[in-house]
Amino acid sequence: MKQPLAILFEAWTTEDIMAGSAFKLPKARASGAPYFSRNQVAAVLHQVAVLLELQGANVFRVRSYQNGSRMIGTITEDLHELVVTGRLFEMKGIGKGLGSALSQAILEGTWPEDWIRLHEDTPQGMIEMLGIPGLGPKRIKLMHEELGVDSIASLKEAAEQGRIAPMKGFGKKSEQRMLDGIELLSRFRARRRLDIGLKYGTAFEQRIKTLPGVERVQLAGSARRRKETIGDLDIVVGVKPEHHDEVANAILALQGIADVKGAGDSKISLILEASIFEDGFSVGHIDANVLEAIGGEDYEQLESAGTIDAQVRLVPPEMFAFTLAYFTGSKEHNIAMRQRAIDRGLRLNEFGLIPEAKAGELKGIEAAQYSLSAMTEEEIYSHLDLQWVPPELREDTGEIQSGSEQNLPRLLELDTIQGALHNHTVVSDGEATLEQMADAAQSLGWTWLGIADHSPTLKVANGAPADRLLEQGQKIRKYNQNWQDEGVNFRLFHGVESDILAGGKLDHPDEVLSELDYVVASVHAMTKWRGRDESENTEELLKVLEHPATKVLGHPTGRILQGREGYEVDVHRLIDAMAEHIEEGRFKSIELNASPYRLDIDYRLCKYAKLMGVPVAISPDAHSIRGLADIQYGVMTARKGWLEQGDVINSMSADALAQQLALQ
DNA sequence: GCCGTTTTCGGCCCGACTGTTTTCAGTCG
Repeated sequence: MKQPLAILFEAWTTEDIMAGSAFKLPKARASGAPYFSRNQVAAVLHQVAVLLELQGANVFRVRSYQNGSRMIGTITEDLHELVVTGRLFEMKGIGKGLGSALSQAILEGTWPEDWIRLHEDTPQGMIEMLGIPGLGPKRIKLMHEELGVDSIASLKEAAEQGRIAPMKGFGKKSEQRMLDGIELLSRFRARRRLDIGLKYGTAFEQRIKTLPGVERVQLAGSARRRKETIGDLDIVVGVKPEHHDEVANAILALQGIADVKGAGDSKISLILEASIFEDGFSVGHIDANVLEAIGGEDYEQLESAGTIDAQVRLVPPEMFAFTLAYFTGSKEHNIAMRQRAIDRGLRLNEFGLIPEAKAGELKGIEAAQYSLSAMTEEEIYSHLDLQWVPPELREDTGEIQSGSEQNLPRLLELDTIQGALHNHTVVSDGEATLEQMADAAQSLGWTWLGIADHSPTLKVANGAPADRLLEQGQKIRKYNQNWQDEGVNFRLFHGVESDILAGGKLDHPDEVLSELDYVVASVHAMTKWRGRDESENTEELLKVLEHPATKVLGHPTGRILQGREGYEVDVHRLIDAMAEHIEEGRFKSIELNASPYRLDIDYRLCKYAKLMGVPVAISPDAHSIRGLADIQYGVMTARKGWLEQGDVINSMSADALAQQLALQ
């Protein structure tokens, strides 16, 4: 039997890969083997899976490519080395076909002929059509063949002319649904950011909680798993059968429901709108840089006019834990859990955990009368010989293995946070003064705070010239002295968020940098960086890491969620390089930008940083007092990335951090 | 396309819902 290699972080899903990016095969690195990075290989496998689906390929063949993509994205070892040693073929999910294709790509820089043809032959518009709700690969393929439909625009035209309905297997209703779907796609973004999703989710949860007859209620789904974006909200409600109808009706009458899409016996489908919030809807201050990427001045208006879908499941209290676990997902975690149940002669579904022998021919809810009992998720996991898995980790990236060894991490907790390094004041583009930021940090219970205002090159963010920066430093030293004299357990660190200039240079001369505690080096000239390929960008960042003053690599990929993709960069290589610097006695850390608009680095990369021993710096990147609270989204994402207290700089004491920052 | 110590062929998680059907395929989570 093949030994699965330890799984580190989740591969990209279709929705991640499809978020605005074109399907193309990356061109080989000029520098020689390995010709492609792990991310590139994982992305290509996923693209091929989607393209195969659109070609009507065998669904299990498609799944093999998807699994392959996940595997490549989740290995701990260097992909190049796996290829060279031939150990790639020992990976579960990689056989002769995928193994030799990938070896060729890595060693020779060429993709298989049929993958190239797939990319050439599939119109980009067919991939975009997958985003239309209710439309999948089979019917897209059929419409392409029969009607020549190859884009959303041509689909719209065909539907309006009534050419869809007469086709076999289609009808008037599906034609109309496609038109509605296209309309929906153009009006709303399909997913909402985590902060927005949680806002709606908790508001809705609170409203349901107060209804008479409701015994238990909990937000499930991707919001509970703290994914960076949320498709729709899943809410599980425990209610005795005799109160079912009364509760269902009360939910339908709640404030904030824009529309009811369907209401069956066990499931209610709703669309929520911003009127669900007692105090109205506001997004607060947004960094100018970010605002531009997400729609500019109109953004708040658009966001507050947006809606979010919600599915409510009403179940008897004794099924609540099973339904909660089931609808928390992820799909991949559930599949693995069900397989584990099958191995033990059990059937796991949203109704229960049922011994196969007793269930026999009975299906679904009928069989649930024979279920093992579990009032909590802990009991369900325990029935399957597993430690309870925190929802954030349920992505099938090794949590079941760890849970079976009673070896899950003790995830980072918000109340262990002592401070954060990357924050702004009025010296550049922040709204608050140094004093106000320090006060706010202390009232959060923090014992230190880092101030890193923008550097001069970043004109749009009012980047501070050297004299203004050094003046800030004098103030900081004075305050630190005062706190020390008064016995107050708080101190400020003085840094700068330096732009990264051509050739991987920092934006201040060394004599200025030597006056500071640290540099957060960040990319801002996005046009230039996005215009270059992965290896050029990576080389430049490797250079900036070599400067002894660089202590934190700021928002490492530059992505803005729902706004723009980041520039291409091989973050694994950056983390590897940081690990080497650390080994040689220097201090380097990689930022997890906690702004819910960024969440950069991605949780999938946190686990890799942890493995390589590179500390993660969770940064609210606060531009106001209120912005400091964004640390919570950073902690959520860090937890999702398997991080523990010892893996982040934010739980260090000021003294311990000062010691690290002083390393040259 | 991948997998296997009951298998190298015949499987590959499970159920709900929808719209098209007259017993089922496609899509979704």
